[in-house]
Amino acid sequence: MSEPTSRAARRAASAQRILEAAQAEFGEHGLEGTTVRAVAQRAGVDPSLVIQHYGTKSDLFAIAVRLPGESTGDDVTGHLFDVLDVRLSEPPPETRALVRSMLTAPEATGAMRDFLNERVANLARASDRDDAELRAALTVSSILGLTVARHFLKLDALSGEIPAEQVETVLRPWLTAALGDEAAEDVGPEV
Amino acid sequence: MSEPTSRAARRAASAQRILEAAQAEFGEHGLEGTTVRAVAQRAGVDPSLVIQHYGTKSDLFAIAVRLPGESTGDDVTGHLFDVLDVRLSEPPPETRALVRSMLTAPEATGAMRDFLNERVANLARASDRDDAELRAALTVSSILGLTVARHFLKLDALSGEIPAEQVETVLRPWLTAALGDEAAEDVGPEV
DNA sequence: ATGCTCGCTCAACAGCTGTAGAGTCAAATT
DNA sequence: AATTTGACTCTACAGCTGTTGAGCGAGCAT
Repeated sequence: MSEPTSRAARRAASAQRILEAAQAEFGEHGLEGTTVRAVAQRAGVDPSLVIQHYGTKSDLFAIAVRLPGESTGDDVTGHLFDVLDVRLSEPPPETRALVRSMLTAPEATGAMRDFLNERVANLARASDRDDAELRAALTVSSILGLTVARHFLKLDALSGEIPAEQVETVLRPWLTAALGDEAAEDVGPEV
Repeated sequence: MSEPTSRAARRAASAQRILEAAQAEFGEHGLEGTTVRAVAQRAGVDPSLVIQHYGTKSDLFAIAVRLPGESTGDDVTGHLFDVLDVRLSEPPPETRALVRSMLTAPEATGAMRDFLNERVANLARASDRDDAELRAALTVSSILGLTVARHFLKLDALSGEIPAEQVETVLRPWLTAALGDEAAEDVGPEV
């Protein structure tokens, strides 16, 4: 069932398996901690094939985290940061890969900064307070911290056992408060 | 002025220079991104001397971030997380080194988790709400996110230009709110 | 059936890594 | 003054890294 015999199809399937393996490895060990050989092995493939497909390890990383990719609306862009529609579920592989490397890989740091800056700007635009930008930044950075603490550091108090609903009922009004109360209703589910 | 001629003194001075170089390098590039040779060069010393002094690269890291070190009261323990007395100044070298590696180096991840778990527990103890632990965790993770966003990602809205006081006046009441209002007065500057 | 195409593996490389051991030379001890 | 100590550097090595180029063998066109 899993053997498309067309040549092009098999090649595409290989590329896909490699990409998924890369996302998983990057998500677990970061850019520097991930080895081309490890990606290849996980994909059941020769290391050099990885290079032949994606050029360079850092090219592969850029693709794996969809680095310069414009926002489709619910890609990386849409997940971690549906700001007031905070998702507490496990982040998708690209997001994991990006967040995992954001403190050590310059390209990931830059991408994360750009992305968060944009989110802050969007969020600030919904309010007309003069400290709107600062408040938006606090909101966004809180969500970042929550994501890191829950899904990467796995703090006890935020771990899997805790139902997402409980977290949300506490979190949501608190985050809305961060924006200044009068902005609370202006911000719909689509931020 | 900077040449103590005693043998033991010179050795101690070397060790200190190496340690500081290590903290700086770890703080900039993380555990994996830092090379023993780079530390040595920064300290103006031969690479093997680094090993002779501190054993292994990962031993050096543990010492540089004061890994198992009991809390002196305002070490790593005291800085990043004076929870309601949030410091917005540049974190000290050990803290930078620890935070920088927390997503990629397992030992740093574990240390960070332990440390944050303890902080959450302490903070939760100050309240008697039944969701106290959850609220404490949200507070702590927010501060983590703020630190990362400001000092590591350098978000525009949180960058150096913004006076710390302004951030604090917005941040502090918001964080106290996270703990549930009635806990607000219970928590003094010493958490 | 034959020749070409091309997705893939094999083998190899140069560079960098952490780390060990021998050697060196000034300070301490006698 | 002669000897010992020990802080330091030099040299080296084995392992792993990303990446390349040659070769193989199965799918394709003829």
